[in-house]
Amino acid sequence: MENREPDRTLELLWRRTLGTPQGTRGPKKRVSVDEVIRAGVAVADEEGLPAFSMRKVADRLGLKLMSVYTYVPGRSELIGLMVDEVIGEHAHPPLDGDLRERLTTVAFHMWDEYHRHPWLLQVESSRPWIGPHSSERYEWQLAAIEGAGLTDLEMDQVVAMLGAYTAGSAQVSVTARRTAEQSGISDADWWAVNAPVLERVMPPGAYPLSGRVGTAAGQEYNAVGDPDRTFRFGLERLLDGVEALLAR
Amino acid sequence: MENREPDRTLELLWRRTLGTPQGTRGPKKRVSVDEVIRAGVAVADEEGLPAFSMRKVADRLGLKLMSVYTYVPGRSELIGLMVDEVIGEHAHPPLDGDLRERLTTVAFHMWDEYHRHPWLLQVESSRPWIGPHSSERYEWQLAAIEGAGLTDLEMDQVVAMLGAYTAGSAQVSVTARRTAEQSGISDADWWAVNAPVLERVMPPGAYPLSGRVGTAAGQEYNAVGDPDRTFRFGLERLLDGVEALLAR
DNA sequence: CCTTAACTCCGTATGCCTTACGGAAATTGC
DNA sequence: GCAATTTCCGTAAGGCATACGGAGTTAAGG
Repeated sequence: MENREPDRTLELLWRRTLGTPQGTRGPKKRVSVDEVIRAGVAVADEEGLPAFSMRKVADRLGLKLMSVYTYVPGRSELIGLMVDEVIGEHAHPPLDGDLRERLTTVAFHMWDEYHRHPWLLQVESSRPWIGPHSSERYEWQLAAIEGAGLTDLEMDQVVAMLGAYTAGSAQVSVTARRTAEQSGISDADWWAVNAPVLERVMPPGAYPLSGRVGTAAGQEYNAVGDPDRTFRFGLERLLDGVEALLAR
Repeated sequence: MENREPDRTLELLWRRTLGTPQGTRGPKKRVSVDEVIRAGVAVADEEGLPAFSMRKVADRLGLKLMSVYTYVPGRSELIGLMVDEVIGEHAHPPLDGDLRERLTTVAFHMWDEYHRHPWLLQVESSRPWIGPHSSERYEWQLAAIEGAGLTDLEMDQVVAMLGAYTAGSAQVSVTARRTAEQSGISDADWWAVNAPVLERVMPPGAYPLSGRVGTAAGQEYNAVGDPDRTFRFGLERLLDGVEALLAR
C-alpha cells in the first residue's frame, strides 16, 4: 500500500536497462531478483493475492522468510514488480488491419492476460509503478490507434475506455471462473440450495423483467452467464462507438 | 471468501421482507443487525476494505470482538450484507427521457455509488449474495432499456456492458483519489521524485507516442489524468454504440 | 596476509488479523 | 422455581507483515 523506498523499487523495475552496479562483497546470493519475482507470480497464480504471502514465496525459493526482504523492500513492492513482469511475459502482438481489428487485438491481449493472471485484477496499487513493460504497453496501445484521425486527447481517452471496459469485464469472468473452480459447487448446485430460500423470500412478481430476461439469458447461455460472449458483445458496441466518433 | 451458513445469511439479507420469527429468551441484544451493518459500512468507508476488521466494528458498537459473531456469521458475510445495504441506501432515480438519458442515469448512479463507497470495488465475493436491493438494482437497470427494441439477451448484455465499463472506470478514479488523499503526496510531488530516476532509466526516444500524448493530456487536464472526464467520454462512445445497434 | 566494510541469511519479537470453543450470566417459558 | 435458550466474551490457535539486530561470509584495501 505504501510506496516504500521508491528509488530502490524503480531500480529493480528497470534492472534490465539499468546496468545494476553491484557491490560484490558479502555472501553469494542464493537466488536472483528474477527468481523471487517469478516465484511470487507462481504463488499468486496458484492461490490468488489474498493468500499470497512472503512466507510462501520464501518457501518456494528454499529461503527463510526474512531473507526475501534482502531482495525486495516488501510485499507491496514485490507485487509491483510481479505486475510489470507479467505484462512483459508475452510480446505485444503486431498491430495489423484496420482500426477495428487493431483495437480488438489490444482488448483481447489484455483479456487473455487477466485470465492467465487473475490476481492482476486484485492489485490495488495506490500509485502504480512505472516499469519498462507497463511503459511499453501504453506505447503499444497508442500505436494501435495512431493515425486514425483522433486528437491526442481522444487517443488517450479511447485507450482508457478500452482498458476500463476490459478490466471490468474480466473481473466478472475471472470471478465466475474462480468460484466454479474453488468452491466445488456448480451453478446448478448453488441454485438448488438457494432457490427454495429465495422463492420463500422474494415477493412473487416483484421482479418481472429480471425473471423474463434472466430466463432467456439462462436458456441461451446454458448457465447463469457467459462472460466471454458478453465481453465480445460489448466490445463490438464500443468499437461501433469509436467508429461513430471518427465518422463525425 | 467462503459462503458459510448460506441459509442464515440469506435470511439476514431478506430480513425486511421476511418476518424474522425471533426466539425471545436469553439476554437482550445490545444492538441490532442493522447497527452492525451500518457500523461495518462506516468502518469500510473510512478505512477501506483491507483495514476493515471485525474488531473495529465491535469497538464502534461498544461490543467486544466475539460478540459480533452472534449477529453475523463472519467477516465475509458481513461484507455481503454491507453491499446490499449501500445498494439500497439511495432510492433508484426515476428513468425519464429517451434511452440515452435513461442509460446515462443508470451509469452515473453506479458511478456515484462507487465514489461514496469505494470499498465496493474491493469486494470479491466468490459467489455474490442475492439480496433485496441487488435484485431491485437489476430490475431497475432492465427497466431503463426495456421497450427499446432489443431482445432479452441483448438487454442483459447491455446492462452487463454498462456495469463493466462503469466499474472499470470507477476503479481508476477511486484509486487516484485515494492515492492523492492518503499518501499526502500530490501528483506533482510524486513526479518530482520519480522524474529524475525515470529520465535516467528510460531509453530516450523509446516511447515517442506516450511522450506526445502524455504531454497533450497532461496540459489539457492540468493533472496526470481526469477520471471523471474520461468516464464521460467513454460513456458517450458506448451509448453511440448502443444506438448503432438499435439502428441496425 | 590481515583487517574491515559490506552484504546475506535469518531468529526473534511485536502487533495485527479471523475464528473455534466453551463458560458465565441473563432472560423467558412452563 | 427450574430448564431451555441466547448473549456476551475470554482464551487460544494459527495466520500475516515487518522492524531489529546478530552471526557468519566475502572481497577490497592496506
